[in-house]
Amino acid sequence: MTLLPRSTRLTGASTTDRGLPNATVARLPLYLRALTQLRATGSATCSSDQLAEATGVSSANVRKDLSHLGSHGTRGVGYDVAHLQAEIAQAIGQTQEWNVVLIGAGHLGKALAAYPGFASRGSRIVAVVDADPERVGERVVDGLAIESADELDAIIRDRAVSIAILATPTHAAQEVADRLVAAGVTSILNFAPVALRVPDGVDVRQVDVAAELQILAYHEQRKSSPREEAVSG
Amino acid sequence: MTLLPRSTRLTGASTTDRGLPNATVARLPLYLRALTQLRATGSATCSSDQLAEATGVSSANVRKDLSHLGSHGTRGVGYDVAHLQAEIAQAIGQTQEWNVVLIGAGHLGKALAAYPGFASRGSRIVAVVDADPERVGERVVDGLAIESADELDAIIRDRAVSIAILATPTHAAQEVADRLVAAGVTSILNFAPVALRVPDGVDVRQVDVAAELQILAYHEQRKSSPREEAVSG
DNA sequence: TCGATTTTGTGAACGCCTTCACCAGCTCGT
DNA sequence: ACGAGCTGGTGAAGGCGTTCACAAAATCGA
Repeated sequence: MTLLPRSTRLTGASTTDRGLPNATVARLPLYLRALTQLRATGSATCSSDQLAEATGVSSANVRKDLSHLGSHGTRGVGYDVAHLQAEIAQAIGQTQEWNVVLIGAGHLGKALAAYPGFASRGSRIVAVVDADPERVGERVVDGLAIESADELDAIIRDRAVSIAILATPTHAAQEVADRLVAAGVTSILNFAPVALRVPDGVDVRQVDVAAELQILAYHEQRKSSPREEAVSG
Repeated sequence: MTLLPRSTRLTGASTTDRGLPNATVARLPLYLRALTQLRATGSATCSSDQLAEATGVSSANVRKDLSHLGSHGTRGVGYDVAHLQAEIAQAIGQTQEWNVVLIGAGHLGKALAAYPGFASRGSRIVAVVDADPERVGERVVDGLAIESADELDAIIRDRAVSIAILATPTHAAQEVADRLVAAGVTSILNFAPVALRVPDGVDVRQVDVAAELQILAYHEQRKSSPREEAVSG
């Protein structure tokens, strides 16, 4: 069995108004990835079955998702790879690059700063910020040096940042989030294991690695003892 | 005549058989975290409202979740913090420590190896493995040195590992996953942006940071132009 | 003891999402 | 030209999860 990646959640509820269903939005990046690969292999068209195979989504679900885009494939043939890629890219805002500020230059922060996968998928980290003065000035990757947290507001405003990655220690996360929101950030990807409180209109997506392992552990436990249950302690 | 579902064995449907609802399982770690904090503050009991506040889940949802545990609170009073904590810990297998192997000692792998949050939440990384001989022997954290990928099978068997964290480059992920499964791993936390194909009985949870940013970008795009839509290109 | 207050537990309703089933439209071989 | 075989589009149905609304049960004060 393969578990659905229900790990991350949007705090705001009705994000669907007049737009795409949330579940569909969460899968569009997968399709885009698959299409990029297909294009590299030279395929001009692809079927919903192929996309299903490549992404782990059912083919019926693929068709339903793509139909929401108004993206019409051709019956008997499939989807035009290049066209569909462009269409999805536009739908999720990949036609522009999004400037992202990364807060917290610990182990995780540095790893994220060095991750090459962002650039190829529409996001550019334009600043890495840390509260520790010792770290300021340190170069984390070519063209990116750690800046002081004092300059957070200026960075966000001057560099047109609307998305932030939060990789601070847990105890600092809420305070930093408040500052980010005050400075104009409206989307936060939070790695700190804490439920951020943000105003309406700000989206938070949560990545909690330890929680993911705990969820896996639950299923492991059930696998090893499929019969034992409800034993009074 | 009805065709058998030949492709896409990623049915992922009935993960609930006789157990807790999937959505509930995904929230139990949040409750556990909140309870640990509450206990630190000295609270003996807590209400579903308090848990809701701390986790970002609605209080009705909290009560429904906890009722699935059979964990009975006391009306008019709330839940016994220590008791509930123990009950959730048992439900998700936190009474034992789970041995985890980490594959891939790049930036992300090292960051994960150094993350202190695992130990306090039931998982212990017992080995870090990398395919690059140059890295073998390097110490990533106290008591943990990088080992050769050749020893993967032996590590998994000798150290009773059933959970693996996959932090390899994308192109190596599927092959490593196959080896992990062959060696007995039945749960994989995958950071590589690819849909792993695994047999039934193996759980995969996916963490795709770039995809998370793309999802946020979608919503950002809608925020900035709430009126423009369906513009003919 | 009793009523006011708090808070849990839960059946019912609702909404979102997935899957099913099948029609429509395209290509290709003959 | 035409029938056979693919493949997308889509309404209907079903499943899962959340929210609602309220009864039941506990505490507390007088």
